[in-house]
Amino acid sequence: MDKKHHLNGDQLLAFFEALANPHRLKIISILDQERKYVSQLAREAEMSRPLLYMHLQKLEKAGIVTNEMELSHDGKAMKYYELASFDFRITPELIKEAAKTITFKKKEGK
Amino acid sequence: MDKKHHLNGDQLLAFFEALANPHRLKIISILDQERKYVSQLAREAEMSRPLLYMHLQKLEKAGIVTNEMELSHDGKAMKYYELASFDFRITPELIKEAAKTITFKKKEGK
DNA sequence: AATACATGTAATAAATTTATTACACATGAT
DNA sequence: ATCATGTGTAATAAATTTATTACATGTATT
Repeated sequence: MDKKHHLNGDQLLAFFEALANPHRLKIISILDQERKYVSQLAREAEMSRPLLYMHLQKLEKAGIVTNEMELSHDGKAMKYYELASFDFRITPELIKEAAKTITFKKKEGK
Repeated sequence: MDKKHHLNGDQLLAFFEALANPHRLKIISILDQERKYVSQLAREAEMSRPLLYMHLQKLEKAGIVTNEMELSHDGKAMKYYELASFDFRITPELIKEAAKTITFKKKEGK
């Protein structure tokens, strides 16, 4: 996810939507240091797991985080989330270009 | 509005919130060409004026557009909106920095 | 005076997002 | 067996955002 791969309109929109929430920005800032498993992240971000899941899914669909399941030393299933690297320049030109390929659809396939 | 003036958390959040809507991205792409007055913009963006006002206010609060009132040659009041220039690099580091100054508040003072 | 534009906003409805509650299951330690 | 920890999700409620409807005002033209 870097600026060579230019996003289409819907992808850019998903990116902005994912960033348009204070809790998700906080999640990003926590994950910037190191990957975390869900329960751990829930504690640090001070929110319930169900709510955290919802936020993580938005971030994931936008390509901002990824996850991998692992087994801990004692056999527990651990779901780790980590930050994807990204670096976008947001300019009017970028938005104008992306706007061409936005599909105005009702929200369900999200 | 350029990257030398680093935004605080709330400002960055307002920026993302303003961009997290397909109609507002379209408005931006229309204004990128030249300034428009409200009724004109409403026709081009294919939306009602009341709705357009709502979108414009979000964009304005985020510093993405500005407006100026003028009198047309025939004496009508015309409210023109134009795009502010902006150029931000969105990276995990930027978000991490901004997250420090986000105030988690209920939405009313918007 | 009626028509055609323009601005502006209040009240309401509809849709979406955000948040909570209550569950389910599994493993390891006490 | 019970507790503490982990995962996962369905159902619901609350809050916010988005959209519509119905108005108000004003100027210039027909």
